[in-house]
Amino acid sequence: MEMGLTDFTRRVLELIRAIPRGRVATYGQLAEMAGNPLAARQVARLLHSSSERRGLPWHRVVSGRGEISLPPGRGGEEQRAMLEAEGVAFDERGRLDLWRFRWTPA
DNA sequence: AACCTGACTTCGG
DNA sequence: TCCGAAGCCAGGT
Repeated sequence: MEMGLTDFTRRVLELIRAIPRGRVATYGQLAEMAGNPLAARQVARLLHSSSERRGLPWHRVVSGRGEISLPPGRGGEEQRAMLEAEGVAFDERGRLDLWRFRWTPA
């Protein structure tokens, strides 16, 4: 665990690692659970910059509208494939049902 | 310290 | 429902 990071960031990393298979969380949701509802962009930045280095289950984070934010060609299809492999279903417009798949601890 | 980044979100039209 | 603009945040340079 790195030191220069804020508590907020460390909590976000912890949360991402806690998302179970077959469930997803949104950027905003993670930001809120970590204590700063307005820091969704920072969650995105974290994933972009260090999801591989930290071995995070990055594919389980989606947008607040249940869509994959990662552009196709830069991991989008892969993300969808990984989620489908865990049982997450997408509709014809490429969206998943947050009511059904959102991770809601406690 | 200023400025850029980035896989967001919300609000108006 | 589909844009565009405006907010917001923290890490990296």
